[in-house]
Amino acid sequence: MTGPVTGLGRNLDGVRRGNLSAVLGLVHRTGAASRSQITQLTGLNRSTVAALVGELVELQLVVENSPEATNRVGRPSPVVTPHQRTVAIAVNPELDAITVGIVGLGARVVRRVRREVDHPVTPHETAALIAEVVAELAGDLVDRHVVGIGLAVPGLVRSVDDTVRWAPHLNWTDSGIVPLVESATGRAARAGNDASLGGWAEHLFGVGQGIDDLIYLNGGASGIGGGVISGGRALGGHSGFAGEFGQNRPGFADTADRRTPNGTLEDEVSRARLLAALGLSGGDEATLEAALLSTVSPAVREELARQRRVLAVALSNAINVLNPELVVLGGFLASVHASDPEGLEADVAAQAVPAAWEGTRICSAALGEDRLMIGAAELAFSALLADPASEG
Amino acid sequence: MTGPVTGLGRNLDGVRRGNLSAVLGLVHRTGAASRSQITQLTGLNRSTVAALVGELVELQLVVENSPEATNRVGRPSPVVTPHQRTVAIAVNPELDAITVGIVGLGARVVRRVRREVDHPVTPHETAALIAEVVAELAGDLVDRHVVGIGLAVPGLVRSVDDTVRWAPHLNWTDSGIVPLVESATGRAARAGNDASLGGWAEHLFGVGQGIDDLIYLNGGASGIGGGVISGGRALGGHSGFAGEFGQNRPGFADTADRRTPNGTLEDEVSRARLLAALGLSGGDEATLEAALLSTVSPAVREELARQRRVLAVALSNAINVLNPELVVLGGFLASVHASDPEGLEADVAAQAVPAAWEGTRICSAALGEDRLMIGAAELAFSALLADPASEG
DNA sequence: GTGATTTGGCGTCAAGGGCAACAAAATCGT
DNA sequence: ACGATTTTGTTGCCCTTGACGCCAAATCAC
Repeated sequence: MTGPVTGLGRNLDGVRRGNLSAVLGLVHRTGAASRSQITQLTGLNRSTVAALVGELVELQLVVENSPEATNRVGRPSPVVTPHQRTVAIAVNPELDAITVGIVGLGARVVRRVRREVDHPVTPHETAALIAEVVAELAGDLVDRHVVGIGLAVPGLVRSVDDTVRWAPHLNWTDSGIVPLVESATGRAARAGNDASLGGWAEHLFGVGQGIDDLIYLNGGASGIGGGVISGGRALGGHSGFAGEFGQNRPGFADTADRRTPNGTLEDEVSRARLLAALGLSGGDEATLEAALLSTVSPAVREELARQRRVLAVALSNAINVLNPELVVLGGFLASVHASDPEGLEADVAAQAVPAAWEGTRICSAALGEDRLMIGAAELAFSALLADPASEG
Repeated sequence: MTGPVTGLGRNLDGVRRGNLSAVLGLVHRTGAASRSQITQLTGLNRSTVAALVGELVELQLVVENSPEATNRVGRPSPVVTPHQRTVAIAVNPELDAITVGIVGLGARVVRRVRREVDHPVTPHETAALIAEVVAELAGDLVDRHVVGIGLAVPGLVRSVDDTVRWAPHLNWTDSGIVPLVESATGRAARAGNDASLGGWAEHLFGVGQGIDDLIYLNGGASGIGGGVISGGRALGGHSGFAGEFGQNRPGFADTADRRTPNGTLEDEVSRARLLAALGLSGGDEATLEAALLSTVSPAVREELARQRRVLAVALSNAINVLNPELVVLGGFLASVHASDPEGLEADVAAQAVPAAWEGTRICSAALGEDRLMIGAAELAFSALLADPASEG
């Protein structure tokens, strides 16, 4: 029935697939869209949109509701919203805990469960733990259609087969976590890099909505990860390892800012150095940010300023090469930014190609704790969004 | 007749357009392809391919020839080649000369004329000069269909309207060169960044053939430019300014390698520094490379090695972020590479993320002097390749 | 020369989006 | 309150286009 997706040629099945995908994607991304809006945004005929929405309704992927009063002339257009029945299971394995969530179409996070672990978990243990938590969440899954499991892994994930090439934080190497999770849970799974998925989530539902060229840098406990969106597409590179900004070696405008002989960005700009300056040993992101923004200690302020200066070089380099419209900073990098936004922008402006910097903004991430859940769920939804008719 | 190209939706016209584009693009990129090859590569039905090729023949964009003996069983499949009638005019304005060429579909460079100039030319002078040279080439254009003019400009070109935002080498700022050339020649024109177009040319017809993720760095007299191909698409960024690797500030594995306080890559790695080490004042690329590879001077060898070490950091940074399959080096950077390929690779291997570097190769560019002609022509061809039926 | 294999040509089919006419549902004007 | 206007859903028909099946053509192996 359906032709091969591969190949340069397009066939009529592909048109139908693409249009179903466009409509479902629109409803998914916007959360709700009227049929007339869909008609305008897709450029398709009213009758075509009616048929497409009808098919999506039959597939139980969307619902049509009568619209609220809009105070505009003309027949009101029914509002199309994602069907609450379709959900994905999102997983984020970290060093100290595994977070599992249930996320519906439209990026609605239904549940989020954080399961602490007291020792570094192996892929096998992780898969078992995921299966355990998913079993506990069974109550939330009745009468729901689970499209699959998406894993946001803090490490390099090979794009061809979703194997984890290297996750230093978890101490995984060449791990086929996906089949482990699939056999432990009996559900289809996908895996991706956490920062790349976070960037994708910010692009679709966060500060990057509608922005097709952005870079996302996340400062976590283990280092700095990132993702690039270019032309509305996630930039994966040949193997899917793109976005490793933290491993870059930036220049130093002032060599006195250097703390390591030939260190990487994440050696120089790190949460650990900020905590050390503060005299703290840990704490979550919110308390770190509060401590940083309220401190009066000159040493802390200077460390913040130093990290800001080093970050500015790295961002300038990235802006020169990628010419993004937006730079999104998450984690402790958002705190570094918030401590002196104008200072960071001035440093970047001084070092980036002026024309490239002109159109660029820097801002902090928006989605907070849901970011990785949404990004991981997006991975699980991707096949459905690309071909809504293929599965029920 | 044709629906709007904009919008997420696909219609039947779009299928036809896309298929014509796929077939013409295939013939263009490969230079010649049999109907059966086209059938295989596009995944379309034989009858569909026959209709598409027939339409392209009617449009005088391709020709069908009886195939040479293939020594294989079965009815021979006619070979489809680009029609020699369709050409583009390629232009590369530089500081010391303007090069104008005639390039046919399939990247066949028919003519190339270099017109020296004795003073920096303004956009107006450039347009007049182009018109003059094009008029001289009229003999080569009889019975030919010229799709338009493509300019490869050494500077930042805004993608929305092809204006030259900044071309320091030519001393142009915010120049609307395209309308000037159009009114001077009476032909449609497009403009793009020279290095990005060079990278695109290497991707389509050079060492990057079939490789969908590559970065291209070109070392010229005026500095280092570059282009990124990601997922088979040219990475332009928000405004089209992406690829300015030369303006980056890389780290230094050995701070003794640093020659400037807070210099950019092209301050540290430059043709001028190589010429100075050689005691030369100028010369073309071939003589420079010959001199560099045959030198016995320790000072020159050390300068080469220093530039190689600095370049390695910049390449490592780029590989970490973009995870390319191939790094293509052109101009004097090809010489820096050729002077010690293993040394460069070893330095990159030591500093890039190992997993990302594993799948990456470094090589020198292949197309030589035709590169910018082909890249600029590609710009002129792009509308035709995207929608072959739109124009005759 | 005959059979096998590959591929082009042609007629037919079916799927799907465009289109136009009509109907329905809201607002606006009097 | 009632009609005019505007916007949009609904319905039936049309047309384009790629797929499919059958046959013919061209080459190779024996």
